[in-house]
Amino acid sequence: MVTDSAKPTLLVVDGHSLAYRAFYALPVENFTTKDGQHTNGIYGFLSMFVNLLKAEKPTHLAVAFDTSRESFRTREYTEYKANRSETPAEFKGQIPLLQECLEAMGVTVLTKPDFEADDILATLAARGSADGYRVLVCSGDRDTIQLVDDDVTLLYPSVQGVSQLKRYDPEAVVEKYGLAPEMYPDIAALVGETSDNLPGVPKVGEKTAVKWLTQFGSLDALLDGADTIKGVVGGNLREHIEDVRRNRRLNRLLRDVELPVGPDDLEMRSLDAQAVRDVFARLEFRTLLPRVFEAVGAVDDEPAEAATPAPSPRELSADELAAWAAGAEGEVAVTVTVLSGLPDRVGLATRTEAVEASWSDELADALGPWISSDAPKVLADAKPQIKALGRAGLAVGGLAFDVLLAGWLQRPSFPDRTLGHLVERYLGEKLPEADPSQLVPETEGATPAQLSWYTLRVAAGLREELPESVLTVLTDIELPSVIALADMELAGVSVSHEKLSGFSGELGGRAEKLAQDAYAAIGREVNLGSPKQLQEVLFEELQLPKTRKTKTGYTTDAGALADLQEKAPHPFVDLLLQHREATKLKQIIDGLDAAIGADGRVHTTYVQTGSQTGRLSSTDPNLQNIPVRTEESRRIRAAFEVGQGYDALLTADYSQIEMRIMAHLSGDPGLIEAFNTGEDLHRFVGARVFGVSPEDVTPAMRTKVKAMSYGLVYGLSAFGLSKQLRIEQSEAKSLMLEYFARFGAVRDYLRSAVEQARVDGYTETIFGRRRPFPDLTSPNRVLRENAERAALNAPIQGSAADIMKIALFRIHEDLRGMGSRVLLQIHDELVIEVASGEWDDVERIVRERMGAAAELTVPLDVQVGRGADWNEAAH
DNA sequence: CGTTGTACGTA
DNA sequence: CGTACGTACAACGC
Repeated sequence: MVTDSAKPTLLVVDGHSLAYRAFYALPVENFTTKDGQHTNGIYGFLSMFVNLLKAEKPTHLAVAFDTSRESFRTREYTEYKANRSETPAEFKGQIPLLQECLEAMGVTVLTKPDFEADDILATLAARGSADGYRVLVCSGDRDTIQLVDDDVTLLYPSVQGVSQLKRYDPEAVVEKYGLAPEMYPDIAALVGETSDNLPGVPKVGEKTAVKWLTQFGSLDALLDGADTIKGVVGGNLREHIEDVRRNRRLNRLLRDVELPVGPDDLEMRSLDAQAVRDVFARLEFRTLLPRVFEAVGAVDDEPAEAATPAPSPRELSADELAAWAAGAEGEVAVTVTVLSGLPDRVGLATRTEAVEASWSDELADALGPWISSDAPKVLADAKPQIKALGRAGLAVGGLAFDVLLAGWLQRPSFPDRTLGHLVERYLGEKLPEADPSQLVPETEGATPAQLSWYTLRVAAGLREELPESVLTVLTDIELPSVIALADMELAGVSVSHEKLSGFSGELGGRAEKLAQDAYAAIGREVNLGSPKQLQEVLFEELQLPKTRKTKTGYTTDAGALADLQEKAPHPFVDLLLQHREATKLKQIIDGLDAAIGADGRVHTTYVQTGSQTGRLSSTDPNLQNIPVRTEESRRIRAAFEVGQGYDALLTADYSQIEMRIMAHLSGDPGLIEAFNTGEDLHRFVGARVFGVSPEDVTPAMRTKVKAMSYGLVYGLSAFGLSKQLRIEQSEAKSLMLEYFARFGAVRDYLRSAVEQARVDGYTETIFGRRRPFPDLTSPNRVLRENAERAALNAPIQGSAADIMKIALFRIHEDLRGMGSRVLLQIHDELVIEVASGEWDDVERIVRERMGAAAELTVPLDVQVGRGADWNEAAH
């Protein structure tokens, strides 16, 4: 007898169903090419497919696809699969590309009009086992269970996704369903299949179906004996006998479809290496390439870059390392590991060598000059390393590249900002990582020298891929900013614990009193911080009118509660609002207080890759959202004080920078004139829109045009404007019409900006920073319109961010050698700690650098304030 | 204990 | 049905 292992193995795959699962399993934002082509289905399928090839080593191979939604089944029963929503265009478009990949890999792709992919699978499986093959069927459709027999094994994706395939041989099917594989369609016919829109017998599930079939021996016997079954289910069965027969007809896979090929024709062909490289390059697949070559046992004769193993790092003494660095040619990658804020080990690498040493005072002395020199250095996440070196007394010069910043500029929406990810993406290799869960890890992590070596190679890949304009943003804006941000984080800002704790106690007392009053108003205690409990009180017990819906009920947010106060006043609502305000403020204060370090200062971390537009974000704590709007909240800002040994805080902010950028980008003559006359912007615009002279613009008119102007930057609609201003939609509409009648170029610009982004697939700031927008062509209206608003905002917000960064690092450079230092950046505002006797110089530098950070068609206006604390300085 | 949803602070 | 963020808390699911 022929053993299984001696048999040739035929693998047949349902390409459609598996790619479809991958499409939903993988986040599209991670799988979109720079042209906006979605690739998640292709990637997921191929990834699973190469694993399958590697594990099963088939000798013969085919992948089948459906040709369309229509088949002989839909003709027999028009409702078949009629409940399925339209196949997303983003998925459909991936199928031809996937087929192209498979053809390039030497895999036979089969389709047959009027039949489903599973019928092709069934036919090949039947012929294969007849011809003496061991057959593997891989499909995401449960109906293929009927194909399983001693020669045919089904590989079925588990719920976790396509990466995990469960094996069904006859024993596994019996174990799972209690019946032999050939009887599975009988179960399915009785139970029904919602995904195919085939209703079964009501109240009959798998358990009952199996019981009946075991009892009667076959479906026909069961249907003949339906009269003998008692109870409601028996009645149901008798009423639905025709449905069951229909289901059984439809779920039978055809094993005699006429095909142009038989199993013997499906021998694996050798892949077309160049074709695979070409199509993968188009799809921007990197890691997949070596995996494909490996899986089919081919050799990539033209490897993009030989996957050299990391060189074993040479351990050097302090002097040797310094000498090595000084003698190194070209760029050197640097990795400083940090322990308790200080350098621990240093690893350096060129393309051919990797060396490292432990940190010591000797090393600091020996390496210091090279570190601060202009010798070009490449890092991965430079800022924390620069900070550690800074604490050790070393300044860093020659920062030439940071792979994490470059990766962010290349793809700002991608969440994974690690070297490991870049190594996979650009080198197709795996960064050796120690398992942090193990005390004694089984695998060694990469040493600092090896990390540097990877960093350097990743940098080369990124440089190749980054468009010129984006490289300029990296070099001319982001990298110089790193140095400034590192110093700002090290400096921190002095915050008064005394002021905060006093205020916190005050607010705590007030909140407690408000809570008690609120409980008294409704006669019971509730958790005022629980939206769920509040909903019970407001809408059930107090029977107040329902507010806007949320996923979990009705909103209790401040806006809705204010509406409620007008429509149906209740003392509880007002107390709740006041309580919210007091607790929110207290919470901010306590958080801030807890963040005060031993030096009496708060050190935030700026996340340079923290936004998709180019802005910074601030964490631990976030110092970019310290309250300012109310009188009370400004007491928090008053706790941010000038530090010991300094004279004053200086605040400098850009006034209306986004509207100025709008004027610049749109070239609107009216808006440009507004900024050049020096008249208050909203007064000027109000005068034009309402056809009055500037002095006759009422506060109400000013509020309206101000909301409109800012709304434009965010893609506001008439609906949103009416809501914000609490005016009729018709009035909002006519306001917009009037506005655009006077400032038409603004509308033209906004329209063309979105249109251009649709064509290019991305937006660009004045300085060339890009943000991709694949969803602008989505057939899904919600997705598309969200993308349109974001695309309209991105160049404006992004250009403002660029301008502020340029001003920031230039000011930081100008202050070198002086005592004064930049402390905070809040998007359009800087806070600077001014040393004794330096006020005039600092003010001059700040005004000059901020004013000249960009050459726009309108001036950049800078407001400067001075004070002993942040609140004072803001005026 | 980690994730999700709501609410709210800033530009 | 207005962009971009981070944080706190409650509730839920494991």
